Amino acid sequence: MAKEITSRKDDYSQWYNDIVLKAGLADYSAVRGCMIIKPYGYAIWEKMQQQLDKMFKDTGHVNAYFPLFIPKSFLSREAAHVEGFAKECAVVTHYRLKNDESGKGIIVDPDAKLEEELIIRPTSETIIWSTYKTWIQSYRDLPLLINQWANVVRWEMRTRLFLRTTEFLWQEGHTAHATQQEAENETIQMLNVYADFAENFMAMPVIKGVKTANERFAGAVETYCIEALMQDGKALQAGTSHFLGQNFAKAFDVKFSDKENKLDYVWATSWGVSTRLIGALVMAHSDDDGLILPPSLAPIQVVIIPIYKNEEQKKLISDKVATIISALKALNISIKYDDAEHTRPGWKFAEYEMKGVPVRIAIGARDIENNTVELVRRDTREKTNVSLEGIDQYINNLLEEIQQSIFNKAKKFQNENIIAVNTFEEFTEALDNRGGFISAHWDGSSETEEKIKELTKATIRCIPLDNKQEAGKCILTGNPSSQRVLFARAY
RNA sequence: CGGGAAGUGGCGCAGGCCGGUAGCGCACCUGGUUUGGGACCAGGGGGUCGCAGGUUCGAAUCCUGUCUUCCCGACCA
Repeated sequence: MAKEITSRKDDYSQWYNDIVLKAGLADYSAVRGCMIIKPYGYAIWEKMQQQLDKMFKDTGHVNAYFPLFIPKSFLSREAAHVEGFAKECAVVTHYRLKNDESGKGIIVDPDAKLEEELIIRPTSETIIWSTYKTWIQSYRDLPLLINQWANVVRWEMRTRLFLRTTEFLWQEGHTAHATQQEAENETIQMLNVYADFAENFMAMPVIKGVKTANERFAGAVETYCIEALMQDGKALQAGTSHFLGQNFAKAFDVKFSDKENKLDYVWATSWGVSTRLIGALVMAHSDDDGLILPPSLAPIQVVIIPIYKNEEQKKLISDKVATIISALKALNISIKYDDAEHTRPGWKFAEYEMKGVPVRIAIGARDIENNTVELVRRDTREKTNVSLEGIDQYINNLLEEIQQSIFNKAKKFQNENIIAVNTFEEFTEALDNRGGFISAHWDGSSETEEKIKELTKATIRCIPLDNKQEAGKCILTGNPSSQRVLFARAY
């Protein structure tokens, strides 16, 4: 009816947009490439934030906040960094408006030009490192382990809801360490935190790996990432953790005295995930009827829908529901009892399916008689009649089972879509016919990587961390290679 | 920035070629019957047709310009 969703198979982009819009996650905004995150979408982000923040704190990090504006000169301090971000920065040049003298509305006051333009942060390395310079003098000030929750702006040419918006919300961790080893450990630790979050909370399997030089973060020595596979066979970079070496310390002159009173530059890392994860969640699990949310991130885990013919029945049902709700709340399960009068049961069923609520309970006069409820799980649509006796524990177990089951399904999909090929023909055929991750030999040169990208639009997503060493020949050049890397077309 | 499509009540669209009182579905309001998979009947309210010019007695429709959005590419988390 009014809310048909385009089929996944017909037009994946349209299908994705439909779900994002119809599940009430976001809306287009009046500003180019920007997005309005609606309450339901934001509730998912809050669940993500809450969990990630806990994981960051458990690994010794604290939160702080740095300014949105970056003096233009800061950006030019680290050469590779400018190179990477210069072409997508929004710039503030004036600080005042005034009424146009000819009465044509409001204009930028030409007299209010800034001495030095301000960049709206595309990421905060520069402003943070200019601050760290004043905070760090001694090894006693290290390690400095700070995270910030913020918005950033990148003026991308093409945008997509959640996956690439002009402004987006994210967290960025910026740490400073006394030794290279410690900074490298931090980089890997945070990569593992992200992978843990993706797999155990988003129920989305990921591949941990390291980026090639081409795909590396601007200013990093090494970029680690988690890569996920979407249902259309394209890859999505879901999070990154960078070992920055001493690049930023040198650019911003951040030195410390060690125990022997020797001066050295500090070692740095940065790592981040963004609201893109919400897009990943949609593309990893949804079906043609809407979202499928893993219970750990679902703002509503259980929805209860009453079915009644009159006020008397409604009262009986509501009383019964009250006992279910208090039992579930005791187990920290989030519940919504939707007894709204203006929509009918069938409408509500469809609505909560679209919103991806993991478990739905329907309760009517029939159930009151039998002391049961009708229970439907969103992921498999399986419908069962469950006794009210011990229902709290039953649902608690079911939520865990759904979480696991969604992950298993995605994992199975990922496994089925990682294939090894040995020739360029097999490579292009696999790309065109099925997509997915393609494991292939590559000679290690940037030129070859570029050439393959040009020919096929596939990029090297990563060199998996647990990669086994194996002699082979590059699929393009035939040059010797010591290991396979993962290629894919990506978002 | 190149290629494609589209801007008409809150949402989705038709009308446009061939100019002549702005229409449909959903949503909304009122009353009633309904309620275990997106209810039904009756009545009702709401639109200067993206914007600006032009042609014409008359423009949603034709012409010119312009803005915006979506999709595909280059760029990217």
